[in-house]
Amino acid sequence: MILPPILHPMQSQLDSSFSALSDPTRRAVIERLVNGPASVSDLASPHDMALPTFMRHLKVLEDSGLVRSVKKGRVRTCHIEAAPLMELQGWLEWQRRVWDQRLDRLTTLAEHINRNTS
Amino acid sequence: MILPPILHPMQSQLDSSFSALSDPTRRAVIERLVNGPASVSDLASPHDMALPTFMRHLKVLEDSGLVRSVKKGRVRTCHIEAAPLMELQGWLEWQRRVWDQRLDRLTTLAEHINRNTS
DNA sequence: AAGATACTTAGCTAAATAGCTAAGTATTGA
DNA sequence: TCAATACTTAGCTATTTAGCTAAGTATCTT
Repeated sequence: MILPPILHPMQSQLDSSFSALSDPTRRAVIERLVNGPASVSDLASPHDMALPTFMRHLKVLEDSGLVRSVKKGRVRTCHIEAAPLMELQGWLEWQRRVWDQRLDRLTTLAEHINRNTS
Repeated sequence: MILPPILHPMQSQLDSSFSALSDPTRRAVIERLVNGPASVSDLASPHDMALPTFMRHLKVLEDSGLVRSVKKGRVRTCHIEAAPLMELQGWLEWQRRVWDQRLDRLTTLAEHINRNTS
């Protein structure tokens, strides 16, 4: 039997991770940060929107735990936090496993029927 | 070099898939459906909300392409569509790869420095 | 010391989302 | 045929979200 990964306690962690990644601007930030840390201005520059608007996206990412940041002087440097991304992968992997297991059962069932009718 | 999976054309597919899964009710529906098809009432019964409210969640899942359904008589039967889930897995896997690759580079760099300073 | 840089805060608007109730339609079972 | 079942539609409300501008604070740089 396949059990869920960790999961039940921190339900809301998945909520906010999925939610944070549902926006293309925020996914672009993640895609950038997997290559290494970057400042707010660096992250913002490719995006055609007012800075406060962009900062809001960044805040969503930080609130979700996907991104952390430290401020030194006047520059805030952001980096990725791997754990929440791995939790997402875990959930999806769990679904795929259950799904695959079911397909296996169906295949086995079909073979049984084939044997008993042909 | 690691390239993104398909991606650029169907950006909005990722948007709506992530968005659909950001709600615990909707994730519970997916968790149920990986075990096999189910009717609307079956899916709704564990959830303490008005039926129209639940149907709305189901519509979000269908609009995102994660779930499909067919109506026969008065019963609508829902089932999972694997492709969008795999696209999500693909995106996450891509990020993980780039991230891992970067860690490798950092490790290699650290070894170089070690060799040249000790 | 003054100006430029890099955020940060405050506050507004429009649109989307999640929830509800009430009432309607189409099938099925008695 | 009539009642129950299984959705379905319509319409309302409250909250959240994404976007903006304007103005503020804290650090550099010269």
